[in-house]
Amino acid sequence: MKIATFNINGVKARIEALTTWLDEANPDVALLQEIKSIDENFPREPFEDRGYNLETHGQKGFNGVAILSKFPLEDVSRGLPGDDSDEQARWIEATVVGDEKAIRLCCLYLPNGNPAPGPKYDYKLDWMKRLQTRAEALLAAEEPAIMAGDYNVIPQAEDAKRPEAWTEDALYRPETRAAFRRILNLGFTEAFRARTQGLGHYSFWDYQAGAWDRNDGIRIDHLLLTPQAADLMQDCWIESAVRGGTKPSDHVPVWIDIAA
DNA sequence: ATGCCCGGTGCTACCGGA
Repeated sequence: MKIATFNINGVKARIEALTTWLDEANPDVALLQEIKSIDENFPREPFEDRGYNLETHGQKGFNGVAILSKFPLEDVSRGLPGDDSDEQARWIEATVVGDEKAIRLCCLYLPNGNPAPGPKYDYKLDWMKRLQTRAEALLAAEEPAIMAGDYNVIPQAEDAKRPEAWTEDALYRPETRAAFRRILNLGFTEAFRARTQGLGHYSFWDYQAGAWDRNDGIRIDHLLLTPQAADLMQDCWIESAVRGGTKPSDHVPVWIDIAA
């Protein structure tokens, strides 16, 4: 089963690029972030026509997450637990039933947090605490589970072309990276770095200042696997060529192939 | 060079993104 996470930066603006990608790459499951649409206005037809089941969790104007799946989706849950007052649509999870295994899939859009310090950064760190609580519950279940999406976290210096430019940024501040490591260290496998080391591997390039042309990127889209999911992993890769397409998102898909 | 571009809102300029 091939699963991709992809921050699409607006579903309505990305219909053409997204459907072209689906037709060429043919993911079994796509975890989408930043749909920027309420559920009622989500353009379902292009996806349902291609055989995808579709579950959305959107809001007006910003944020929003969705799951596309050619396999059945069960037990869908919307919103990250831990704060009933949180109105931001950044979390949806469901169980995908494969031919051999069922996997719990969590699609997340972690807050940006800039400017830092400040209330937006406090919200980011609070959200990461709630994420850790959900992560602990997933581990306790001892089942295959994947938490994937736009983490808005640059884990290490090698995950940025110019790490020195990010030292004060909410994506790279020490507290951000420590919170990410605390979750990882519970026992998750970060899928991409389990297979590929070294410099120059990014998942986001700013629209400004020719960042793509200079490969001035950062790696902020991640898949975290429970041990039971890590045992099923066959491969993980970043589809960076999508960034050079027509009217692209500023992020690209990150893929996992899993025996399920 | 946190300005450079982009999407959404809703109407033309601003917010949020990263």
